Order: sequence, then structure tokens, then C-alpha cells
Amino acid sequence: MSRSNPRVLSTLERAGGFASAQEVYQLMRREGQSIGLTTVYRSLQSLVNDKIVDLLRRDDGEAIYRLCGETHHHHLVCKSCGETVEIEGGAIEKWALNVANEHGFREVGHTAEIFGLCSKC
Amino acid sequence: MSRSNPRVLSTLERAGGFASAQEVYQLMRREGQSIGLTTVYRSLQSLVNDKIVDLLRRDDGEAIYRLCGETHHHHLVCKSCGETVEIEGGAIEKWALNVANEHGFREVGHTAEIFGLCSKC
DNA sequence: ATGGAAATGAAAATCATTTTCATTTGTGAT
DNA sequence: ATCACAAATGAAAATGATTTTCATTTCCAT
Repeated sequence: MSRSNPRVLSTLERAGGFASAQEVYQLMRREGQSIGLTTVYRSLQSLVNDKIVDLLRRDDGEAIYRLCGETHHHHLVCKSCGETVEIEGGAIEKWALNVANEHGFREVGHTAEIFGLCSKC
Repeated sequence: MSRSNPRVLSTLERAGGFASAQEVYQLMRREGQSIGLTTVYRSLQSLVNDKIVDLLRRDDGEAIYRLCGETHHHHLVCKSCGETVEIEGGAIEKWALNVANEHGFREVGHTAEIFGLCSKC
């Protein structure tokens, strides 16, 4: 078993709390840090296991990792430049819970992301 | 541009309306049909473009294709057995559009899926 | 210092998906 | 039937994310 390398978490935070493994790796490399891609993957996996970060998927299936803070939120992402806005999802939480309850589902989670072109693109 | 090979759609239907590209290909091959993997992928893509099937993702990121009805909808998926319920998402559509507009985003799309344990699991 | 466990990372392996490209098939005009 | 050309096909190679392998290095506890 391997533990998470703390620099990986720190970099994910610095990246806005939202990035793919490849992006975290590139960022660390550009900053001159010495780290291997394997370690980045292992650290992110470990953070997911420890429920410190969430794992979700881009449209193309690539895994993206985001810090899960105290408040649950969603993202509005620009398809072109990648700009990301965090948004509150109170309405969605209720919707998800209601729908799940209606169908007898327990231990409910959900994903919801909005994509579009931002005003600059 | 290539059109969808009708045997691909027929196979997806026969598979319960829910399968990955690789699975559709394997199934056709086992049935003795002569078809290439490339054609399966192209056909499924084309069906997605034509909104005849939905594209969603397994936990591991693999694309799965699902026959869909006329109306835009979302899914409530059991984490354990994979049972899927189609749900209407009127509330979500409005939420996504509103949030996007507030931030000046155009050409808006969204994803929303609910996961949980169904009553049987 | 010493031995072993944990961490690391380069390189190879995996696997879904896409691209390339040469070939085949279908179709409409002559 | 024949010719010409567009669309469809699929084998093989390319791509790209992710995982595995494995030899090496780092850390501790003794």
C-alpha cells in the first residue's frame, strides 16, 4: 500500500481543486518538481480512497479529481478554455434525493456538471 | 460521413439496449456476423449524433450506449446491480440554463446522473 | 550500521478508442 | 452492361489514459 504524496494534494489544491492526473503531473513538472506519473496516479487513487478527493469523468471519459470540501458543489466548465466556476447545487441535491427516494434507492450520490462556452470564447 | 450499420442497432437492442462498443462487437462476432470493430464504433457514434442512443460512462470510464426515447432524460443507476431507471429532468434543465446564463455561458449542455443502491441490493 | 518495509519512477503492458488508408460495395448516368 | 464516383468497410497502426512490473532508493526501528 502506498500513501499519498503530500505534494500531489498540494498541487491539486493549487490547480483550483479540479484537475486530471495528467494535468497535475504536467503542472508539477513545469514547476520543476521531481515526481513520476505513477506516483501522481497512486497518490490520487489513495486520496479518493480516503475520501479526500472526488473522482468524476470528463465527457471523453478521462478521470478528473477534485477536492471535496465541506460544502458539496458542482461546476460550470467552458468547453473551449476550461475555465471553471463553482456553483451551489442546493436544488440539485433535493432533486436527486427525491427522485432516488421515489424509486426506493439508498446511499444516494449524484454527479451534475454544466458545460458551455464562456463569454470570452 | 458514415451512416449507422443497422445490424449494430439491432444488436444493441438485443443486448437489452445497454452495452459498450466492445460488447456489441463481441456479441456480433459470437453470432457469426462479419463486422469490424471500427464499424461498430462509427455506427454507435452516428446513433449518438442522431439521438437514437445515449452515451454514458461506466465507473472505469468506458463508454456505454443505451437506447433512449424521444425525451431528454437522466438516469438513476444502482451501484451494485446496474439497474437503471430513466427519470425526467425538467428541473435540472432549467437549473442548468439559469446558472449558465448568470455566468454568461452559451451553447450549454449538462450531465446529471444519480447513483445509489436499489431496493433489492 | 543493518534489515526490511514502504515509496518511487522509468519503462513496458493494457485497453478503449480513433485514425489511416487501401479495398469493396452501392448507385446513378451513359 | 459499363464506367465513375461517393459511401461504407475493416485491418492495422496510432493515440492516450491508466495500470503493472520491477529494480532502486528512502525511511525507520533495531
